[in-house]
Amino acid sequence: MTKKNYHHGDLKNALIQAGWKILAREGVGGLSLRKVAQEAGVSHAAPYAHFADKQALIAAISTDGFSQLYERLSQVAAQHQSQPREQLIETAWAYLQFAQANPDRFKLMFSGVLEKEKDYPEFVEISYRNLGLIVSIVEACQAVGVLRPGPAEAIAISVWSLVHGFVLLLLEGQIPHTLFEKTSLREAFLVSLAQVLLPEP
Amino acid sequence: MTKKNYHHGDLKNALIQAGWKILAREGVGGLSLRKVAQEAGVSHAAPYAHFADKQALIAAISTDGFSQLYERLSQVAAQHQSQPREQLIETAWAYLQFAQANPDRFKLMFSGVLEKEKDYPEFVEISYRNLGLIVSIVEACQAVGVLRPGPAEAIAISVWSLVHGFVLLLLEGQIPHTLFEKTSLREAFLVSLAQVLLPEP
DNA sequence: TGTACATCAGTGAACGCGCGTTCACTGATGTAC
DNA sequence: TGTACATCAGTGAACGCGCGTTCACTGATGTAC
Repeated sequence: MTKKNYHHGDLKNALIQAGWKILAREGVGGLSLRKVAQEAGVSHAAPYAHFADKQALIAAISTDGFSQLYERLSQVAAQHQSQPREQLIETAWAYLQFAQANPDRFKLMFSGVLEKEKDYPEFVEISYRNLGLIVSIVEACQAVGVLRPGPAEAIAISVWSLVHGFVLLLLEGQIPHTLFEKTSLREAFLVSLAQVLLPEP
Repeated sequence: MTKKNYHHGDLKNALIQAGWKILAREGVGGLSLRKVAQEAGVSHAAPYAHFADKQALIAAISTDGFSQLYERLSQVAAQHQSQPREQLIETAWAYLQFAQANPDRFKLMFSGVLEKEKDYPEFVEISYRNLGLIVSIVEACQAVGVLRPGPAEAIAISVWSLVHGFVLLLLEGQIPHTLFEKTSLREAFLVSLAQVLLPEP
């Protein structure tokens, strides 16, 4: 990446990266076009060469977030391919860690900041790819009796809901600290997740 | 409620009510002090007689939201006191309906718009009261074998996570519509919730 | 009952700020000859 | 290889707007006598 004076070269991606930095530093509320441009070292009108408006920038940042999530989850899933129980548990744990690593990235992706999601087909596509990954893990778990039989997609929604809800409540400080006094976060998370799993034989 | 020219009488509550209207009409992003004041029919500086700043107003609105939620949930729970399974199911369903009735009320309560929650003890208190209600329902369910035995608070978090996550994914449009083509929303929700319940004898 | 006065709640003008977006421009790059 | 020119990406000034907050004020209310 050589710095050129006038033509940036890859401003589109640089703006997305700048977006993550702002998000980590100032949160969802601090994410403005002007700050993103400044963070990328460019005038505040420059983004308009690459994005129609602020919503389009946010769509690109969100979409990139879902790609990162998919990459991470599928990587962890691949590491536990022969043991569906561990695969489910570790993927869920990776989901939690992804959210904790940059809470506002997670909030941006899931908190409706992007208003007309349907206008951004890449966003919709990657978001479905994530669900597909969860469904396939659920199917593997069903095959070995770790999850109950039944429609995989519906059960995937159930498992995802539990994990997603736990992460969100955690991020918002709604889970009382007393719960973590006796046990670690991981143990508390596993107890929650275990409610949906069938007992080991 | 007689309208007085100058002294409003109960502006504090009127502002909270105005907040709900703005939230329903324009969403979390549209919630500004000035709009709330205008909606209440009062100059934009008037709220400062009752709230230190914007955050304090938001804290009051959020707290009121948790009160409404508690009132609704405890009412539904009371209607099913002798049947823990129905009590859990119907309370969870009421939670979903509460969110759907005014999605941005729900988002305001749970999406971290309120920044320093710990500064507002009433907020913290009512939010714990809600958790307490869930814990007591979980205990009733455990007593009759509808939920697995174990630490009630941890299992309450698990159940709440599932319900909360489902509601949020639903609100954000992350649950594919195909799921609701075959079944109603209620059925899909019950299938999800059932993953955590023990089968009927 | 009537008047004087302190208290309180709401007014309206003003402040400075950061925002998204537009526009005429300009510097850099790549291509045709 | 060197020059002319079209294209493209980024600049910087300007726009109007709504925001949170402050401040000197004023109208209404309640109390003391």
